[in-house]
Amino acid sequence: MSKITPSPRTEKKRRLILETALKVFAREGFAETDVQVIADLAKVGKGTIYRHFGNKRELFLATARHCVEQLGEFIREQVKEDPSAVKMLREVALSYARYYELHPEAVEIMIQERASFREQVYPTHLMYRAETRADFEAFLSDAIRRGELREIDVADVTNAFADLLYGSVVSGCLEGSKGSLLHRVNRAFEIFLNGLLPSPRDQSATKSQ
Amino acid sequence: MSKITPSPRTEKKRRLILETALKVFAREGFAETDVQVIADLAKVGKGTIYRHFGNKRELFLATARHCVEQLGEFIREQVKEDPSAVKMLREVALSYARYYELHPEAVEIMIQERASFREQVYPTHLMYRAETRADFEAFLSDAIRRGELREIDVADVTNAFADLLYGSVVSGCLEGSKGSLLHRVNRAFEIFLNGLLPSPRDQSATKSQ
Amino acid sequence: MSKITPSPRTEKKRRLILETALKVFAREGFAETDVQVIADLAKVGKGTIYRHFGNKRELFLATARHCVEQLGEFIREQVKEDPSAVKMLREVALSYARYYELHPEAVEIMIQERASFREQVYPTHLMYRAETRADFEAFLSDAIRRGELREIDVADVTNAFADLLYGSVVSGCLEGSKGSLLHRVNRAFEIFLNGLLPSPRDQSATKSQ
Amino acid sequence: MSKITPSPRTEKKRRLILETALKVFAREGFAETDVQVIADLAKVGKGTIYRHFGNKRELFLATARHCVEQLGEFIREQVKEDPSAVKMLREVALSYARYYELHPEAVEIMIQERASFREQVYPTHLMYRAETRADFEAFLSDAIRRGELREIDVADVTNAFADLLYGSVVSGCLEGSKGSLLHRVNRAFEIFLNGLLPSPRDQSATKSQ
DNA sequence: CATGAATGAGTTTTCATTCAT
DNA sequence: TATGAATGAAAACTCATTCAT
Repeated sequence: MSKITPSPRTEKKRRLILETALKVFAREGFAETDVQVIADLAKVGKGTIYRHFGNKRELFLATARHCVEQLGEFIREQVKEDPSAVKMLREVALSYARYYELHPEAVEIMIQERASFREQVYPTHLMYRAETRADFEAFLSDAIRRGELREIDVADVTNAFADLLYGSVVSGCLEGSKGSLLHRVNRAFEIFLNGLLPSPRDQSATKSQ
Repeated sequence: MSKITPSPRTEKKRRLILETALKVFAREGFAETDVQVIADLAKVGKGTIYRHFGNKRELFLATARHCVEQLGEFIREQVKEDPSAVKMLREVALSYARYYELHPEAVEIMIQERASFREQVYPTHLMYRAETRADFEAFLSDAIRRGELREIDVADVTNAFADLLYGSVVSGCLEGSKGSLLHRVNRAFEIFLNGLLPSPRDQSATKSQ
Repeated sequence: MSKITPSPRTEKKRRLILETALKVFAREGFAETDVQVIADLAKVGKGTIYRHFGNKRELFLATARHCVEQLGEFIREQVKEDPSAVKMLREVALSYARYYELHPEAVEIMIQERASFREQVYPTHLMYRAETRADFEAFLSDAIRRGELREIDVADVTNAFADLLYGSVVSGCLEGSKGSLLHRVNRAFEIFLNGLLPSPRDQSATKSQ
Repeated sequence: MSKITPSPRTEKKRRLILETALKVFAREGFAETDVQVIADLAKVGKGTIYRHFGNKRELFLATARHCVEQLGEFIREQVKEDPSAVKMLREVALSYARYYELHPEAVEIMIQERASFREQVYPTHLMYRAETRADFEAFLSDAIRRGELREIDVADVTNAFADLLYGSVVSGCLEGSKGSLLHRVNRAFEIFLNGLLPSPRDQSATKSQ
C-alpha cells in the first residue's frame, strides 16, 4: 500500500537522494562513486539510501531512469502536436540537444550506464507521443506516404537519426568541446534532413503523381 | 639502446598481455577487471604486467592505444589513394564499420575509455592520410571546390560525420542488436551523403562554371 | 558535539585497538606489523581500525602518543611537589625508569618511532611541571642559584640528562640485558648527579657569599 | 679458497655495494629500502647483490658490520696508548663523537639495526684495546686502584658511559638538532667524569692511605 | 524509519628473491 | 660470474552492505 501512495515525506527524500546521486555519479563515474559521499552531500545516513534503493546498482539505475523520464517530459513539452514530419524531426532533435545542454550530467549518466551495464538509452524511445520505436517508424511511414520524405527504409532512418543524436550529444558534451551542443546538433541535423528530403526531381515526380 | 629497440622477447610479451587485456577489459569493463585475471589468462605473473605497464590505468590506456593504432592501420589499408571525395568518405565509413565489426571488443574499449577517463576517440582523427582534423577538413574543402559536395561548412560536416559513425558503432555493436554493423553504417551513411550532395540545381550551376 | 565528547563506546573501542596495536608494534616492529594481526587480536574488523585511525602510520603515531601521555601522567603522579632539585631530578629519573620497566613495549615504540619516522621523544619534555624544555632549564637555574647544583650551563645539563636516560632505557630494556632497568638508571644517575654537585670547596665558597 | 683470498675485483665490487647500501639504508631505513635502488646507484645488477650477500637482511648486517669496523679502527687510531684513565675515557668519548659526526649515516644504521633486528652496538665494545667489556672494566678497576677514579662499581660505570654516549649520539645527530655532536658529547662527558672523580676529601683520604 | 559504526571480501600494488641467459 | 626479467606472496587500504540502536 505504502508503495502505491508513498508519503510525501518519503517521496521528497527519494528525490533529494536521486538529485544528489545524479551529481556525484556524473562527476565521478559509477565505479568511482562512494555511496558515503552521496549520503553526506544529501545530508542523510548511508543506511537511508540503502533503505530506499536497495543497493548501489539500483540507486544508479533509478538515477538513470530519472534522467530518462525528465528527458521524455522535456521533449513532450517542447514538441508541438501535429507538425509536419520535417518540423517534428527537427524539434525532436533540438529538444533532445537542449535537454542535454541544460543537463550535461545526464550525458555522463547515459555513458556510465552504457559502460557499466551495457544498457543504452535509445533517443528514439523518448520521442514525442512515441513510447516505442514502432510508433516512430509509423510516423515516418506516414510522412513518406504524404511525400514529405523520400522513399526510404524507415528502420534505417530511425537508426541513423538515433545514432546521429547519440553521437552528437556524447561528443558535444565532452569537456573542452567548444561551441554549443545545440549548434552541433542543429548543423548535423540539417545535413541529415537534407539527405531525407525528396530531390527536386523526386519531388516533382511525387507531386505529379 | 634497448629502449629504442626493445628485444623481440619483451615486445612479444607486451603484445601477449595487451591482447589478453583487450579481451578482459572488453568483457568486464575497466573497473570490474581484476588484473589478476588478465595475468592468469595470459599465463604471466601479475608482477610482469606491472613491470611492463606500471599500473592498471596505464595498462588500459595502452590497450586503447593499441586498438586505435590497429584501427588506423586497418583504415589506411582499406581506403584507396586518390578517390573522389564521395567514394573516399564512403570507404572511410565502411572501413570504420568493418573494423569494429571484426573487433567488437574495440568498441567496448572505446566506451570504457570515455566512461572512465573522459577521453574520446574521434573517428576523424584516424582517417586516411589525415593525422589531424585539419587535414580532413582541407580534403572536404577541396571536394566542395571541385563541386563534388555542396557548399557547406566543413567543420559541421566533420562533426556530423564523426558523430554519426560514433553513434552507429556504439549502438550497432550492442549485444542483442540484430543485423550487421556494416549494414547499419552503410544505410546511415547513404542518408548522410545524400544530404551533402549538390542538388541537381546546384550541380548544373557548378558544372556551368 | 559528538566530536568534542566522543561516545564512551567509540572511546572504548579506540582504547582497545590502541592497546592491541601497542603489543603488536612492540613485538614485530612498525614495518613488520600486519594491521590484520592487530585486528584479529583486538577482535575487530580491519575496517574498524582504518575507520578510527585512517592508516597504519597514523595508528602507530596514535600508539606512540598514547605511550607518551601515559608516561607523562605516570611521572606527574610519582614526582612530588616542591622537592629539592636533587631529589626532584632523582625522582624524575627513577620514575622514568619505573615506567619503562613496567611497560617495556613502550621502549620498542619509542625506538620504532625514531627508526621509522625520525621523531624523538625527549624525556625532558615529559617532566614534572615542565611542558617544555624551557621550564626544565629554568628549574635548573633556580637550583644553581640556591647553591644546590654547581655553576654549569643548564642546556648542557638538560641534554646530558636526557641522553643518559634515553640511552639507559634503550640499552637496559634490551632482551637479554640482565638486571633491572631501575637499577641501571639509578646507578647511572648517581654518577651523573655526583658530577653536578658543588665540590666541598665550591660549596663553602657558595655558602660564604 | 676463493673465500680466503677474494680476488681484488670481487672485493672492490663488495665495497662498492656496501658503500651504496650504507647511503640508501641510512636515507630510507631498512624496511623502506628497495634493493633495486641500491643496485641502480651502485650500477650493478640486482642479481649481483644477491650473489654477494645472499639476501637483504645479510646485506644490511654486512653494512652495519662495516660501520662498526670503521668505527673501531677510527677510535683505535685516535686514542693514544697508555694515557691516564681520565684522558683515555675522554678520548674515547670524543673519538666516538667525532666518528659519528663524520658519518651521520652510521647513526641511522645503528638505529635501524636496533629497530629491525634488536641488536645493539655497545660503544664500549669498540674501545681502545678492548675487544670485550671485560677488558674495559679491568681498565677501570686499575684506574680506581691508582686513585684516579673514586671507588665505584665498574660495571655501573661502563653501563652509564655507554648509555650516555649512545643517547648523545642518537639525539645529537637528529636532523634539526643544532650545535655539533662533538660539543654535546664533550659537555655531557665532563659532567659524567666529574661524577667519577674522587672528591677532594676522598682524594686526600686516598692519598694518605 | 533513520542512522552510522562495524565489517571483511576484494583489489591494487610492491618488492624480495630466483634463475635462464 | 653478472644480469635483469619474471614471479607471486604479502599487505595496505577501500567501500558496499548490514544491523543494532
